[in-house]
Amino acid sequence: MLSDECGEQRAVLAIDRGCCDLQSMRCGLCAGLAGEDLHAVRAVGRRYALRRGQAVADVTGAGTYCANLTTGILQVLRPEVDGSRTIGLVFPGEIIGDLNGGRPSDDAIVAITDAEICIYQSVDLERVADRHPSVRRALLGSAFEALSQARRWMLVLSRPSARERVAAFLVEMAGRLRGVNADQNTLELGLSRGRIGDLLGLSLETTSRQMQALARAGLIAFPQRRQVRFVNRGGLEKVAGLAFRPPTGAAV
Amino acid sequence: MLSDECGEQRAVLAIDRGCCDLQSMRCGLCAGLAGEDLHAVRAVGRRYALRRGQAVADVTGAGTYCANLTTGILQVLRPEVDGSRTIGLVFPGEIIGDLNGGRPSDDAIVAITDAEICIYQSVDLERVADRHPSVRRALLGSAFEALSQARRWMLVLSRPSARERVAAFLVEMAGRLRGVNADQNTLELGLSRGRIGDLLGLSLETTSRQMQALARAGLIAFPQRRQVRFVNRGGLEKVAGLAFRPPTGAAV
DNA sequence: CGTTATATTGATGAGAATCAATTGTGGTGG
DNA sequence: CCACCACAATTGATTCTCATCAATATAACG
Repeated sequence: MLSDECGEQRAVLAIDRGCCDLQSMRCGLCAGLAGEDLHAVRAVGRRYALRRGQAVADVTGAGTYCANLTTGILQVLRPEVDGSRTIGLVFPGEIIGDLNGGRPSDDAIVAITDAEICIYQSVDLERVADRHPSVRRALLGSAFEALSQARRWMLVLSRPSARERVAAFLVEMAGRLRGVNADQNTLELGLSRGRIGDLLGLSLETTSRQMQALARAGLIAFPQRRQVRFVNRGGLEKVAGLAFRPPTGAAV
Repeated sequence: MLSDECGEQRAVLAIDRGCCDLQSMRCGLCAGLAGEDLHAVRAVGRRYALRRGQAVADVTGAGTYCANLTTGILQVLRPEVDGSRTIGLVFPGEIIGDLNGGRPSDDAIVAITDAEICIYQSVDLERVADRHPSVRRALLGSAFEALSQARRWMLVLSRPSARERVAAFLVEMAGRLRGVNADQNTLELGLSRGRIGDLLGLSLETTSRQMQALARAGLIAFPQRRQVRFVNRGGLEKVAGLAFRPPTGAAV
């Protein structure tokens, strides 16, 4: 039996034919496009709403797809011998799926908050990219961005101590959610302690203890159980051991 | 004072004007190109030989560049308060640098074995990509490939125990070096135990001990200190806790 | 052959995993 | 509305792993 975070399979909500419109928030792909190019991309995409716990596969159907997260957070779940493990997160603006039709993975991608994604059939997007050079340019930009974020995650994960890893995780989350939330200092985690532990290679108890310790040290607070309020962000970054860098990616 | 791996600054060897020729091994970028497109890319690239310990910055000069590793292995070094730490590796076919002229990082990229790279000025490559759509397509493919490798690396790093991390590291190295070495079962690490520990978030002693333990278990052997011979690859993968996947990238 | 850096090995203590119990939280149905 | 239930989170006690300090061994190199 799966936990609540994986098991909820609710009705699919298609809210829009076509990707981001001009008024609404733009996804990472559309953000860099305009005019004719934007129109072409919009034409082949569909915007879907995911409810917390719903898997992306539920809305993609068969065939290779490529999607772009507009709002919310997703988690990547890898099945393992003893249940599934959270191995990654997806933040707004990031691309999931594959353009090249690489071997499909058996990872599940599940919303940990309500979310909106723009979904494209890979072949459609390929075709548009062939006719509109700036579309491929935008895709390339997204890929480089995702790459630099993945590499920043690697820094978090290679921190030696649990304290540093947890602090770095929170700093990284805060950086990625910049502008997503109204309150810049409060963060909706959505993840259970156990899932955070999965991500960081820690046990759920250690994760909890370290978060409590950071709270006792006055660096963060928990308005609710899965909410974090940053009280002393500078101090947190110091504990994390990461020299602070602007969230948009540095070179390799 | 830097260690030998960072400090050696030897003479720059430019071996070729133009990137990969038709006979020699192709870099990841050129590999997917032909005819006119290939010619255009070659025209703006230069191939350089790096000696072990030499930094890429030594050959790029000022300005944003983008490079493609042909042979050898590079390491990405991040300066920290107490010396520099190895935070990533670069394998043949992978791209380093940035196309978009993102904020430059202060990471150093240093050869850990003798290596060959094709270097492009970002502006030159941009220009070629504008005129040759398949060049941008190739770039996009490389970026996606790099992305999927970075994500596999995250799996290695999030392994909970030192034993698993070391084993996963070796499996991953073996997968990435497929076809690079003549002997498929022997791997030239190039990295010291300390550098491996940096990568994995372990101390050098623990790294050494775990490798010795794997050797005692009959899974690997050390023909030389920095060489690994895979004796029982299946067993190693089992210890690593990673279901084996083909090295070319799965979807996100 | 001596020098230097890397690797291995040992002993010890700190920190994390694990096992176990308790407390909080949200949801459901009486 | 409240009692109850299932699950998440916290907290404690213990065991085990890993980091650290320290010493020795083994290369690599001039």
